[in-house]
Order: sequence, then structure tokens, then C-alpha cells
Amino acid sequence: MPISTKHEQLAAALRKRISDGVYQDELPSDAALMSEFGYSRATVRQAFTALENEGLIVARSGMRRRVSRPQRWNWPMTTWEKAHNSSEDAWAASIREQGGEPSASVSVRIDVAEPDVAAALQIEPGANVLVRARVRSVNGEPHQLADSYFPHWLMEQHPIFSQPGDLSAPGGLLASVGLPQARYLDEINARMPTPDETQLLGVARGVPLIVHTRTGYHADGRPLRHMITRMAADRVHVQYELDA
Amino acid sequence: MPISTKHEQLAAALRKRISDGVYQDELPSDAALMSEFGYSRATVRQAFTALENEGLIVARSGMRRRVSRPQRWNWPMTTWEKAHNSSEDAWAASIREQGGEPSASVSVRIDVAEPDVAAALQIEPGANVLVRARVRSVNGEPHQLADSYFPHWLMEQHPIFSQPGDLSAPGGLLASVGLPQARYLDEINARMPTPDETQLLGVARGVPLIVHTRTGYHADGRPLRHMITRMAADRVHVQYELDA
DNA sequence: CAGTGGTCTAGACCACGCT
DNA sequence: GCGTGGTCTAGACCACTGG
Repeated sequence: MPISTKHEQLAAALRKRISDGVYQDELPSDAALMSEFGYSRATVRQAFTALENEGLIVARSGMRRRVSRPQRWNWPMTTWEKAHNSSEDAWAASIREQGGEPSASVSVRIDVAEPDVAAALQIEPGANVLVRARVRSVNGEPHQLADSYFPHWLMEQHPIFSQPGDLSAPGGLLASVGLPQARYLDEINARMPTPDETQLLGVARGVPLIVHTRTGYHADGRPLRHMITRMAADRVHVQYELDA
Repeated sequence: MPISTKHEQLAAALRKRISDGVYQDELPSDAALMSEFGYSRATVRQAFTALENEGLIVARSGMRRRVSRPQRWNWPMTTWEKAHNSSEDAWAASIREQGGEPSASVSVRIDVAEPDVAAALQIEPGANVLVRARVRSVNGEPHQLADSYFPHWLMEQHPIFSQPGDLSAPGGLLASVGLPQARYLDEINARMPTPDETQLLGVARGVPLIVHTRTGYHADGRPLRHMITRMAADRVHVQYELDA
């Protein structure tokens, strides 16, 4: 059963030309395809929109559409923060190793726990949590939104959590107060970004968001930290190394 | 800076009504919104298309658009096939545990290795590989495309890999020939599906694909198996359990 | 400036699903 | 049959980008 609609036929033809290398970089204009295929502009644009939503091409007003070729960075999830001299966290070290220049901006606040965060931290929904919101950038471009949530009882027991500043410590903040994380539960999901996220991360049309959540537990089973990291899926390879 | 275009204003209004619960299930028709907002049909449809591409709503011809509420299944990635009596693999057992009815259809073929598969298996691109392609279903609906690639030297050393059939064995095929996998390297990516994948998996518009690849290694370092699993992102929670 | 993609309109016909 | 979403056209104006 062949494709019947014009815009799907056109989209299929363009996909083939892209994968065959006919269009290495620039794509034809609306007008060029209108005359080549004899379709109206709306139909041509519907085909282009489909390819954009598949992440194959990117469009910018005033310029020809281009084939999308984003650079990707590996993100190893089973390399922990080294406890020694390094002042960088595992993510920054990994990016630097790959030839990128990592940076981060941090803001700390106290907020009430949303139901999903409360469930992960095993506290009551609406209870206070300490939130450390980070925007991680590579080569000056925003790359990740990494938010950590700490339960309220940590603030009461360890004054360092109530101090202003970026809440970082060599070897890891939790380890520095004698609460090392012994176990992690990770979950990975993907979805399309909201308009807010699109703007904050500069996500292109048709690129999903990878949402990585990590909950860290003390050896006695208490959840110590819940971390939600969001990033454009076309810029990373999330990696796990496991022993059977 | 407020939103200036009509279709974005409308999309924002509809997003708000959905999250506020104004539209629990059915959404208004094109005509209803055209008269409520005074916009042309194309503009109304552009707003709806944006919400579809965000995975918020689903549309079916002849019926009103509906708010999307897919059922999700957990997928634990650190639970290995139990070596004993169970005839099911870890995935099927997990689905059954969650109240679903797993099934699978298997086809086996010999093919030449694509560059990415060859690199993972440390063989030459174009060399033969044994491919076990599985379609995993839950409650009769296609759920995953799980393809395993085995290097050619396995077929030469172990005739069982050249037999017809579904290539399954209690405790795992590789373990049954004395080649247990000692280490895994996993990689998780997300992208929009191709038209083929959309059809095979029944993916809704605006839903990304999660692509999980796992390479299994012998204790001596040889790659034994490369597995690529593709699934709709709105139907799973990929989970990892890790010790620090 | 000319060319590009982005937005918007008014109108038409079709295929689908329900009653 | 009738309302729904899906497709398609012709034409218009705007905003952005480059030379």
C-alpha cells in the first residue's frame, strides 16, 4: 500500500534525498519544491514540518532549511564523583575529557515538595525540600537542567545545608557530612519539551528531551537526594556500565 | 515578552485548560474554537498540531481529539535472566509481575553487520552476524522491537546458533553454551520515530522513541551480543538499580 | 534590496465514525 | 446524515537574513 497523500509522498522523497546525500547541507526553498512537484505552498510546508518534527532538518527564518547534524557528548552514569582532589563533579570531568568546556550556574532555594519528589524522598507532599537548581553548559551553550532535591531533615541535622552559596563540597556534599550515598535508583524517560524547556535549553523542533532521575540512598535505606536532569536527546549518549 | 502569534496564544490557552482539568477527556472541535477565538481553521489546527507534537493530545479522524493518558510499564534493566526453571526472560517476567500479559514473536536471519553493530561487536563492517529480531507485545499490543546481533564466530564454534527456531534456551542462550556475559555496556538515546517505526509500534504523534542498546561481554573482554531495543517513550519507565 | 521561512485567511473536498 | 478531523489550494502580509 503506497503512500497516498501528497505531503507524505513529498516527505518520503525528501527523506530519501537526505539519506542518499543529495542534500548534504542546504535544502531547496518552498518555491523550488512548489514548482518541482506542482504542489501548493501549504502542502510543501506540511512535508517540511514533518521532517522538522522527526529531527531531520532545522529551519531558521530568512535562511534555507538545513540538514541537522548535532554534536553529541557521552554521559557515563556509573562513574561516581571521585572523593579526592578534583573540584569538578563527574559530569564536568567527563565533558572536559571529551574536549568540551563545562560550566554551571547554580541557584539554591527552599520549596515545597511536589508529589513525585515527595514520594521519591519518602516525605509528605508539601513538606519543605532544599532545591539546588543547576544549569550546566558546554562551550557556553546550555546543555542540561540538573535539579537536586534534599529532604528537610537534612537541613535540621546539618547546618551546612542552610548556608547560602552553591552547596558544593569536595568529594560530594552528602559525603562531607558523613552521609554517603550507598545505592542509587535511576529512571530514564523521554518526552517532548514544554515551551519553557525549549527556550531554556535551546532545543530544536522535533528533538525530544531525555529526563534522567536519580535517587540516592543511605546504607540504612533512607533517601538522601533526588535529582532530575533534563537535556536535549540529540546532544547526548547516556551510558551505563554494569557487572552481571 | 508575551506570545505574539495567534496559534501560540491558542496553544498556550489549551495547555492551561488541559493542566487545569477543564478538558478532562474530549477537546473542542475545530469549529468550536474557530468561533470562540475568531481564528481561521488553519490557525486553530496549527495550535492543535503543536499539542499533538508535544504528546499532550491524540487525534483520530472522525472523532474528537482527546487528552493523552497512556499506561506505562516499568522496565528494570539490572534484573538479569534467572538461570533456573523460568522459561521467560527478565522482561516478560517483569511485565507479568505488573499485571500485563507478555508475548513475543521471533524471527532469525543472517545478515551483514552495519558499521555501528560491527563496531560494538569488534568485527569488520560487512561481516556476517546472526540477527534475532523480536517483537515484544503486552496485552496483544506491540510494545518493543528488540533485535539481538551475534558475531559470526559464535556460529562457527557453536552449532546451536545455526539451528532454525527462536534461539532461546533456559538460563539464556549464551550461558547454555558456556559463554556467560560478565559485563554489559548500555546506552540510552531518544529520537522521533521513522514512519516505519511509527507503524510497527503504533506510536502516537508527538511521542519519542527510546532506543536502548546493550552490549554483553565475556569475562575475557570479547563482545558476545549486541542488542538494540526500540520502544515508545510514553509506555515505559527505564530503571537502573546501582551500588555506589 | 530580493529571497527566505513564518503566519494567516477563506474556501473546498474527502474519509472516517457514530447515530 | 452529519459532525469530525485530514488534505489541499490560492493568495496575502510579515520578519528575518544575506549581499
